Amino acid sequence: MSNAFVKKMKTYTVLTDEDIDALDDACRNSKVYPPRHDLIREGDKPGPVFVMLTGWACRYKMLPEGGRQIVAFMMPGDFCDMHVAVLDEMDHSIATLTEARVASIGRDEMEELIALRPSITRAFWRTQIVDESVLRAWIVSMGRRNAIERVAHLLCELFVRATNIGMLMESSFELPFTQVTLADALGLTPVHVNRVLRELKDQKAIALKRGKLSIIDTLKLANIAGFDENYLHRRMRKAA
Amino acid sequence: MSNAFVKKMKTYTVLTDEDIDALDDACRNSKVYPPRHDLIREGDKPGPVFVMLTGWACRYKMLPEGGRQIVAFMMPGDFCDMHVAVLDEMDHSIATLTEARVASIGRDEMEELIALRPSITRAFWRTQIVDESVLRAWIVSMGRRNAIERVAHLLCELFVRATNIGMLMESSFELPFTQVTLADALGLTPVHVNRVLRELKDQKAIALKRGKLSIIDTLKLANIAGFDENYLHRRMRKAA
DNA sequence: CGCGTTTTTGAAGCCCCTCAAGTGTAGTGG
DNA sequence: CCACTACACTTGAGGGGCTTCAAAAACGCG
Repeated sequence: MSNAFVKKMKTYTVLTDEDIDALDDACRNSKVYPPRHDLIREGDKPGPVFVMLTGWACRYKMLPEGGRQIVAFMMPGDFCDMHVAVLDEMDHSIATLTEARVASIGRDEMEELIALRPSITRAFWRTQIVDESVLRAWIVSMGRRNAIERVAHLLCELFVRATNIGMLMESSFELPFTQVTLADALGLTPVHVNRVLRELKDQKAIALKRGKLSIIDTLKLANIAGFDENYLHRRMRKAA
Repeated sequence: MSNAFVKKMKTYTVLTDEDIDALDDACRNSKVYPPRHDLIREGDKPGPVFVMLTGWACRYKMLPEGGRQIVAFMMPGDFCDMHVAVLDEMDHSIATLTEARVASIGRDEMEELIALRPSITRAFWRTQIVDESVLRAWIVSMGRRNAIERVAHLLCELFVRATNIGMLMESSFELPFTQVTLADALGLTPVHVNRVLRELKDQKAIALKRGKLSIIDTLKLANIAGFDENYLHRRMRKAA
């Protein structure tokens, strides 16, 4: 029973038992953090690479006036860029959203992994490219989709990502975000997020209560979102 | 007199004469493309790495309904990700906006550069991280800034980037975008971009005509934008 | 139960969009 | 030198999607 990190890497490339052991071992140094805990803050000097093992986190930026914009969600298996260390300081913050177990991998150990294990390196590249792809998809959402499409698109994205790491139980998964959190990610107000979620529930596309999201009608949700089913799938094919 | 690519790499790291020659040589295979020419399209298999030598280009995604969202501008010195080749297909398209000279570097040659020249590798990492940082900044703009702030922020970004590669002449540089192009990047309508540009002109923050942008009042523009002067600068410090 | 947080609902208003027409500005050919 | 065309820019009027402000209801937890 390997951890979420290993599970995710396996979806990106073929790993030998030794690779798996190496990844497992790299996560030996993990810790549980409470909700709303900043792992690293904008302006800080980049430290170790963080790997999510359980729980949710997000990358975000604060605005001078006090607003917050979330720029990415992190779920089990996700980790932050390998190369941030070449920068003097972080351009954004990372915080837990729920209680979360997070592993810290030292820079040197990370570089050893990369140097010695080509399959792992390749999987790292893939995750980096996919993460970038998600950033671009968010820009498209913010720029060209209205509120209901935007919410639907985010839920589709999270649904696919949850599926990929085996978080899914009968079209449902734990999504313990407040509506304020969703609003911070979507560039909307919490009030409007509330109304849009109601609309999606009324249309019987989703059900959402007690932090558990159920996708009732996948096709309907994807249609509303204008979600390209392939956009994350395509990148899921394994490379030899 | 080195090309824009070399000039940009120099702002990221210290390069030996040999490094510079290697970069110069890598760009030997270049070609001039007309405006609105797709260099690569969403769905295509990734090919060589493109390097902008002159002119402007953009990354963009099309929506089912026909809308276009530009997700990044590329100016001389910019190039596309080193690692896209690990993907089966592009998640976005790249097109010239003006006539542009673009070099194509083969995958094998790229990997040779990376394998043999640590300084160049490091500079590549930095550009990658900075590009990602810009993506995040765009998300913040789209999510939390109104139209005038958003336009101002984009102009600030382009101003800083133009400065870094020496495109600046007395606070002015060539920015031959149509207002439709700006709208496609900002998630606004061309009509509204027009009104906002007028407002910025009326406030004597900028002047813009015949494809030439002049920043009249840097501070005023940055204030309107809520532009963090450090956000790109910080990454500009050279590493030994 | 009592308290803080989150969700829900309502009413009013503004920012930006939509639609539509008119005004440059280049480039072409007579 | 002026028609003619194509394209980009400009301006106006009206409407709608989302915000803002405010308060009540529901939830979760000691």
